[in-house]
Amino acid sequence: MNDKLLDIYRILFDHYGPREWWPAETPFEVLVGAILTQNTAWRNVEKAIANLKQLGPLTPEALFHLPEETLAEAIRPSGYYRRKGKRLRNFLGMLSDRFECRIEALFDLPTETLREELLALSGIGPETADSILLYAAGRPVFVIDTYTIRILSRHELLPEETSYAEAQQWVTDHLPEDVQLFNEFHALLVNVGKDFCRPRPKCPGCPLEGF
DNA sequence: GACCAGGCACATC
DNA sequence: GATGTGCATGGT
Repeated sequence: MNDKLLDIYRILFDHYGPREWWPAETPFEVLVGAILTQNTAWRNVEKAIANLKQLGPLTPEALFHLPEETLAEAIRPSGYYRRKGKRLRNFLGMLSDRFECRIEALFDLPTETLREELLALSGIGPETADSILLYAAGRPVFVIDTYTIRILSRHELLPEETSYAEAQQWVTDHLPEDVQLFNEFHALLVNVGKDFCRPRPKCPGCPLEGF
């Protein structure tokens, strides 16, 4: 256990309270959101998901049968819409071919296997896979993102250039394995990151700017 | 108008 | 293996 890491968790939880992540009605909606939110503000994803729901029930079957162009147009507000459309269809193809479009069947796989299956898909990297594992499948997997590394490095717990896998290993080694803790902690880090931990500190008017 | 957002794949060296 | 680039909309 690392006291400092747990202290950070407690401070953030006391400040923000429970985040109630992931905001979605079903595990499949979590999965769709996880792909759509890649490098994208959540509010834009909300519009995309609302558009999808407008077209019909948000189920793997329904989405799978949508024409590519219709799907892309619906998710347009979430950005990178052509790529993300392909990524969704790519996932849906796998789910259809091998799991009869049943997300529960896919989620029957053990955690490590499931993670590998997700990572094998083009368009699903480590953060998206782990978000799906934690927030859709309820597995005790800690999700790392740019905010996590930025915050932990600025608090001198990790070097700035720490990789995803290294950060995940370190955090996992220093926390009790607990789905609810992992769920809340990642959400809190994103929240405080959005509010305060910008990529570059702004120093308006600094005479040393550009030196 | 610049900067940023709940990343990822691919090209190139 | 590291580093750079394209993808795209929308808010501050």
